[in-house]
Amino acid sequence: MIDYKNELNKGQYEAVVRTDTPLLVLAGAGTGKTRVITYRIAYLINEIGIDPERILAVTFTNKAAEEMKHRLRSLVGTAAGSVWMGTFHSISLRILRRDGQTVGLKPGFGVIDQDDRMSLFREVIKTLRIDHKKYPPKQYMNKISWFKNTPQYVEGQIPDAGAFHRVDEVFREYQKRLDEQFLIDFDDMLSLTIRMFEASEEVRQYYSAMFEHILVDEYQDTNAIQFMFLRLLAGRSGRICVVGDDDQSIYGWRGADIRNILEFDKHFSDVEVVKLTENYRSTADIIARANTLIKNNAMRRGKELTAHLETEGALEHLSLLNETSEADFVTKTIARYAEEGISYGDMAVLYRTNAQSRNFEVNLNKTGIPYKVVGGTAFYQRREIKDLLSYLRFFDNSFDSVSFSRSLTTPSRGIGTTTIDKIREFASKNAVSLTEAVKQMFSAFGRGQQEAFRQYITTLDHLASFTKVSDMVNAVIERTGYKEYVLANESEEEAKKRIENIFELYNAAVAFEETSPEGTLTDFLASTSLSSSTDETAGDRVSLMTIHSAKGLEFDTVFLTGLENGLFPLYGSIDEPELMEEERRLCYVGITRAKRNLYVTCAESRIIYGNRTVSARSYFLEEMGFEKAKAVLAPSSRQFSDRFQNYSRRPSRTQNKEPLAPSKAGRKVRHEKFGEGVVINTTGEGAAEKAEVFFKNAGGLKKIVTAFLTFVDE
DNA sequence: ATCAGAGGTGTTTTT
DNA sequence: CACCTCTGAT
Repeated sequence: MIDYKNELNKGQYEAVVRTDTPLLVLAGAGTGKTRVITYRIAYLINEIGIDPERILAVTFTNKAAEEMKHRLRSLVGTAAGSVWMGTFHSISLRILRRDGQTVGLKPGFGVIDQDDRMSLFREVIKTLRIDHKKYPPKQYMNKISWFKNTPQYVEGQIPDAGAFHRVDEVFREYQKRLDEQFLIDFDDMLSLTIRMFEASEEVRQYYSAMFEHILVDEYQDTNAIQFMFLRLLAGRSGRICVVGDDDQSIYGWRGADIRNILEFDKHFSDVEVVKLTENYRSTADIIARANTLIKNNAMRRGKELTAHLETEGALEHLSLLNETSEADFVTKTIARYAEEGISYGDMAVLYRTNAQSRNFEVNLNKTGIPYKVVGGTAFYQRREIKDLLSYLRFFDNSFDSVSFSRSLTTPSRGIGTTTIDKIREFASKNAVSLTEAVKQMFSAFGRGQQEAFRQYITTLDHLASFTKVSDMVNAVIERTGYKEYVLANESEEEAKKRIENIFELYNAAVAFEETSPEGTLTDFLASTSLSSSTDETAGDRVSLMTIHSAKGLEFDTVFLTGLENGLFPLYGSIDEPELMEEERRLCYVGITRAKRNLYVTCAESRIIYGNRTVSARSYFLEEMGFEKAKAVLAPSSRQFSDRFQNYSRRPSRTQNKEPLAPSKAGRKVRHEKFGEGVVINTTGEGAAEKAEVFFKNAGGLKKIVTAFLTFVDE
């Protein structure tokens, strides 16, 4: 039995039991948002008697869904498993799998992942003979992705020809190719679902009636069509409860519309609003900084956090000489806390851009502190994984030409792009599957290629004899000789890593079978396209991540780094009030991740795109009430200052050519392995500088990074 | 068909 | 700087 009154504070209780009208819960950071959602679901099931299958709970990430399920299980037991819980995308996908035929989807349609989608755009740009230098494929991808998230697109419009160079043609061609291959992309999941709801009142009614209660987490980061989705299901006065914090809206760049939360009461009728402002996570002084910072924003509903924990631990701001000393400081402090008994998993280093992770990695590596970079290349994006999955993808969908060509060419078997293009063309012209095309063209291939195709097709046919996904994965690993291929082509170290990942893929398939016993290969593949790197769990390691990735997380000790104008706030935001507010919210999110210790650092200079760049302290430091900090490792930058540029706007390329290093040609050098030699010439500069050296006793001419050479005095 | 090297380019954040 | 694509040589 759950004692709702005692286990929740007044506001939380109110948010849990108001189940009869649209409800907006404005939940500040650390005010027990997840608690409210899980208790509310428990309340709906246990006290109101709602069937768990009739509850829809939307989360921001897959990981958040998992965690919520986990917590819900401890409240309501196995019923937790029946609740519809997931991201907008995963829920839409589930709906489309069931009813997608109504909008013309083929039952076994596949999902194209980010990378393959990019390659598809590249191909399209090429066939349309658009100059990819002037008009990069990536821009088309972004624009079209953006467009697919607008209500206009959902209503059936296509991009306006005038909007961007030939964007309408690119859109048509891209969409045509997706359709031909029976694939949908990320954005289609939502837009097709909404189209389906709008096209078929019967289908809409079905789901609308099915979901008696809808809960949405992180509502401040929903976009226009996610709102449409909710409105179609909930109606104007439906049973919907959204939880969010306008001060933590940080995805405006992705189309999230902060008005969704600011104007919630306009969109729904008889809205109740509950504000949660009691913070149970952070100490009082951390909360104080967060409050003074966010006050500088104009676009907000307005609320102030009240701290429940007394001040203890550290709250410091440090100004470091450069990125290396910043990393040094962070590493040493982590080591100190570790000695004091704080576990690594309780510490996090946060930064604005992924590129900043490198310095921390280097330093932590040196010290042997275990860490985990959250948000690097996702597991399913790794080359070896994509290579192996491409066999399964093509096996699963014999129209998927991207996977066809990938699987056919790795490991290489004497069939290249020319041949593949011919097959594709044939398949497209005659509207047959690629396998069918190969069969019909078979006699036209040379003997070697025929043999290669025979082997390839046997491998695929072999897959048909399995029912379990893990067996298929295993068969691909064994039959393609992929491990041998890796061993032959990569360094020992690299090969080891890749092979480990390959085993991990098998494990993932086994895990998939456990969690979804009914799951098909199609489902498994779709789950791989949906999963992101932030979904992977950390273990007892220090977390390195962007502030965006840190959303929703908390740590005992947090390092908020790189507080410099141009970096955070990022250049380009500084002159745009709205963007500046989003940067400030991002900073607010960063601060409020910390429970006990918070270190806010900046560096006086750092290397950006290869140039050492001086930057001014972030505006946010003053806004947080950090006076100019004593410089740690006093700067001695004056002597270099003429080489520095100010980093408040994007560095330009032309101004910053460093003078070429004086020629080292002709000088005698020594290399640890190759012994003495003479420099012939050098290329590159700085750390990338290479020298062509003639070693008389070790095989003659070699190219060596100069860092590995020492001059020999004559 | 494959590879190494050169050259050009982009960089915020991600479901 | 690091990545990617194109190129030309093998």
